[in-house]
Amino acid sequence: MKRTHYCGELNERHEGERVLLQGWVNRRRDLGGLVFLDLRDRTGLVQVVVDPESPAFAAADRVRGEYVLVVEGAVRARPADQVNPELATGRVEVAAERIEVLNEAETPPFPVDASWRGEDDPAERVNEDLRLKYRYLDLRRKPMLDRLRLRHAVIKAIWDFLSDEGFVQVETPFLTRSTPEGARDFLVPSRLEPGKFYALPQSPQLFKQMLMIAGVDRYFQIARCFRDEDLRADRQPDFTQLDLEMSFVAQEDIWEVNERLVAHVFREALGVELPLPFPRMPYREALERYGSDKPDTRFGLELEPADALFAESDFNAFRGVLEDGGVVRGLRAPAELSRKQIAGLEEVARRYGAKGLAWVKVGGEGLTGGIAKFLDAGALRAWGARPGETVLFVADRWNTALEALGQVRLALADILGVERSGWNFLWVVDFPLLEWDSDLELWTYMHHPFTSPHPEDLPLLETDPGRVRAQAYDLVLNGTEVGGGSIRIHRRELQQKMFDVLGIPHKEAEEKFGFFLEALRYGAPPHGGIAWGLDRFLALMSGAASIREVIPFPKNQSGRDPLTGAPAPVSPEQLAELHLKIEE
RNA sequence: GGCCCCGUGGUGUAGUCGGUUAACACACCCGCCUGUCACGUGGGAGAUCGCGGGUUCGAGUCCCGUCGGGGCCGCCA
Repeated sequence: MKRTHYCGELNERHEGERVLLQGWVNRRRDLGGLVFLDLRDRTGLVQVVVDPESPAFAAADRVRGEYVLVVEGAVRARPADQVNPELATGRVEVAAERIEVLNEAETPPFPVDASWRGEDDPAERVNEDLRLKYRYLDLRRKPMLDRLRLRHAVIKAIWDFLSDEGFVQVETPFLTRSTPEGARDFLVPSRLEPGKFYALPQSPQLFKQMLMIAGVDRYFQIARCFRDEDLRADRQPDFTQLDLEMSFVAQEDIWEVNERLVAHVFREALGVELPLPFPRMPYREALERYGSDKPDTRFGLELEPADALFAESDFNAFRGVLEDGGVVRGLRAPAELSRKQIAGLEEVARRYGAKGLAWVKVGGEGLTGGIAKFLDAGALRAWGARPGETVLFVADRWNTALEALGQVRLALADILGVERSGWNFLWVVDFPLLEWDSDLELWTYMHHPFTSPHPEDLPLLETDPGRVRAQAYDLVLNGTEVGGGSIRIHRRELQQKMFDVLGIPHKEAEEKFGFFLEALRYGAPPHGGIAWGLDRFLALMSGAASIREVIPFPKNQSGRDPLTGAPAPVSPEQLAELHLKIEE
């Protein structure tokens, strides 16, 4: 006889039915003559009762937590005073007539049962490396299973929506060619060609562009990507993107499809309706108002220009910055901050490149503390400061000042306990095409070298490259970048010009991207697309603190997998076959 | 490469100013218990305090080093 029901679906409608359940023992309560077992499968728990007279009693007596059982018996209503309202199946129980132990189990190194009873889960506080080492046990916990299912629901919603919109899913290779731009590649040595290497893709970028040249027109892929860089709470060496690309489109077309896709995903997976369209905010505005190219717009505390306050002041540090072409920006904290809090915020500012954090408290009478003696109370009042506020200032180069103060803004929101709820999506648009690399002393791309400049700004490419806007955009959710894309260059001449501006010699471009430059010769259509960081997306959707919580088998911060022990040494024979020698 | 935080039974923690046998909760094992559902109750086992060195009459505690874990900066087109 096969399983007739899942544990969690039983209710009073099944009363009197004979059922066969299979699952794990979540919890065992032995009352001496009477044994209760909470049987668990992926749907939930149901209480199994074993009477001493039952033929199942001997088995129930030896059963322990996490044993795997077959339970056969009859569903019966619990007496009114024995109903457990905390349990979905709490109005019924299964009177066991037969219990078969399919497997025994050792006691897990950390508890996996609590979350299934809807209780505070002690496993949430267990050392994460231990959870990763026994991930198959960790994944038995309900919140982990819920996140696996959320991931499934989101990916299904993506497939459904994009299929209906005419997108074709295409798989691109894992073993490909190293393109030494951007992140460090993971390399795979070639056995057949000594000294040569495959690289794992950092993204399917060039393949999806070639699919556009092939005429696929609309492509998507749930694509695994690989980058050999240091890890973070929101970064793994292998991670998943939703990658998509469209032909004969402008930026707005891509935004529009993606907005509807996001809305569909939220509706299907979370039951949340998102208002469309998402706001669109130019990069410069995002920096000026929020000090970030991924602003958290769920709260105010916006930054404000404060150059005029210091242009004539005796505060030499700031006036000097202004005279050197820098800027001063201010942030009004609607509270009287303590010295300790200000010191903490200053540390944040310094970590992000500011020389310091100037501050002043606005009282009913006048200004106190910090740089009060350099400022005029009337002028500060006219600037917008209000009594009771602590005003914070940073002076530096434009982007340093804004980014540092933007980080101070986020830290301040934490200090003030600012309410941050909801789903604030927005498009950050009009990114600069290039940024100046002061170390290498040349212009470098901000997105990637295949990003199309804004047509209006093309003439600036040779005269004032820093002012050229790109047709590039990021999708931002609650202060996190969850996607980024661009309209690509589809004409070979312009692509060549980009390499020139970037200082990449023809020969080098030919070596690295020759195959792609050649593809551009054969009628490449205008095209563009986007890639979502699917793991970050899921982490935000599920309220997880790190993307490791939404990845079934992640690496720890050292890039190790405590479960498999990867990376691990290999045999000398394997090395020899690959023509590799390890340097001690 | 850099900054910060954390390593004590299986798990989570306590351990004061360096001082006797390292404490508590949960989990685990055994006994008792027929309506529990975080069952109850009685008993038991279980830690050389990540590792190495130093200071000291004496180190979980102080110092140095090292290893491991986490957060961040750099880096991540």
